[in-house]
Amino acid sequence: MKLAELAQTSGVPIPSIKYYLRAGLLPAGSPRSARIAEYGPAHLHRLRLIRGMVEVLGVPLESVRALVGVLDDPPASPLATLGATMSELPTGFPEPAATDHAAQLAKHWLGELGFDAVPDAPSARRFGAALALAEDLGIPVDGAQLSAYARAARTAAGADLARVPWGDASAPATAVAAFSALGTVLFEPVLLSLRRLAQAELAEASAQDEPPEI
Amino acid sequence: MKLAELAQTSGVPIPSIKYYLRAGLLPAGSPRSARIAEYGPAHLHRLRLIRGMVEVLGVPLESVRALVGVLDDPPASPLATLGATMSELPTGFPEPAATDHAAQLAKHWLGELGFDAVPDAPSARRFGAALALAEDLGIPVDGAQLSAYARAARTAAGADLARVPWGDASAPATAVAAFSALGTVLFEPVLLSLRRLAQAELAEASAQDEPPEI
DNA sequence: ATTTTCTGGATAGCTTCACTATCCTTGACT
DNA sequence: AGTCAAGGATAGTGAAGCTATCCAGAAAAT
Repeated sequence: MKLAELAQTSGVPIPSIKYYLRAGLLPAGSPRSARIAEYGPAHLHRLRLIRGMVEVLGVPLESVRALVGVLDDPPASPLATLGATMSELPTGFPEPAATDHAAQLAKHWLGELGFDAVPDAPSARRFGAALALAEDLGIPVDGAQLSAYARAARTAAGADLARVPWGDASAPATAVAAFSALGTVLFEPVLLSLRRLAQAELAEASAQDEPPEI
Repeated sequence: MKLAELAQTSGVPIPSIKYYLRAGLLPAGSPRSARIAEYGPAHLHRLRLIRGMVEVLGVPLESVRALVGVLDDPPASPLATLGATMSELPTGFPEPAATDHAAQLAKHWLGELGFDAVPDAPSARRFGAALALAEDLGIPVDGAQLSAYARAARTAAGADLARVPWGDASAPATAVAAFSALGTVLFEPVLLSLRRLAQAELAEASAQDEPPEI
């Protein structure tokens, strides 16, 4: 497949593809001859990944680069991968500035919720930053709510890990790593939109239970 | 409080405050005299809100404007608020382009998961878009995983609604609406970071159970 | 064999977002 | 009276993410 065909079939304009090439998001094609490179299905897949991450998840290209770095060259052990690469994974949220108060909040509540072995992951920082902001804006942290969140998070995480084919000999460790990294980021909007839908559902239900006086 | 003092105490530079004023994110101060405006604690709070939404949640100012619109002039019924304003609420994710396939996926799975009364909310569109992307990238939808997500989402949503002081006569309906709108967006990163932490936790646990052959 | 097409590389331009800086007039405190 | 500062208008900045143009030269078409 030549560049023009890649652009054709992927629907991504040529200049954009060149841009991704320059930015190191898309590997160069294998040179079929001195001046023409050959692109394969892997390039198509990668293009779909880039566009999808940007358009659906809103992650900056910088973060996509980190993700494809993990996909191209994943740690050998799938077990290590989840933990080790979690920090490289894009979130769509900006990297929060670490304040003392946020760190302290995170430490306290993570302990309370039973997340012991988690030292200083970016996720913990984001957790602290969000709690600090909520507090700042007059929505103080509530233990009952947080433990419900922890339960929900563990439910979701359990389902995530259940899908990973850990011991599958047919799947190389790198593929497993890619699978889990991708699943982690791709299902974030799924969980969030379901939460909003569930809120609407419950609000409606409680409206039925207790009709507002007219 | 004069502009300079507002800038001083909030830590936001004067030009930025002027920018927010121009953009309609911050209401004008009450004119203390012809050329000097008086800013109050509400302005400080609003500034904290703006900066927090941008810095912690990464929402574009455009979306913050939608949110403050809801806060400034919320629907009277707190019940109606959640449902009606959910569509105005920022997400940090871009508005997904609605494809047929995504819509169909959303319809099918929402039905499967028992979300019946939900027609065409933005959340449903995002849900569909995310599923379509995952499928496209080789992570097909898995019913068991999705129903775990639905359970998790309902758990979190239940905790959200439990905190809302529905019938509290001391809290005006507008304050209740503001509270729920803010809670909805502020706790999104909390849930997400807990999921990642729970993944790491579970991965570690399964590593202990079944040590990799060395 | 010659013409046309297209490639990869380089460079420059564009658009949006979120500020940031400058200028100016006019009113306020001292 | 004189300096200071508010507020409005306008323009400039910088990053992100493209998009457009130009070019030398190899490949394909005729």
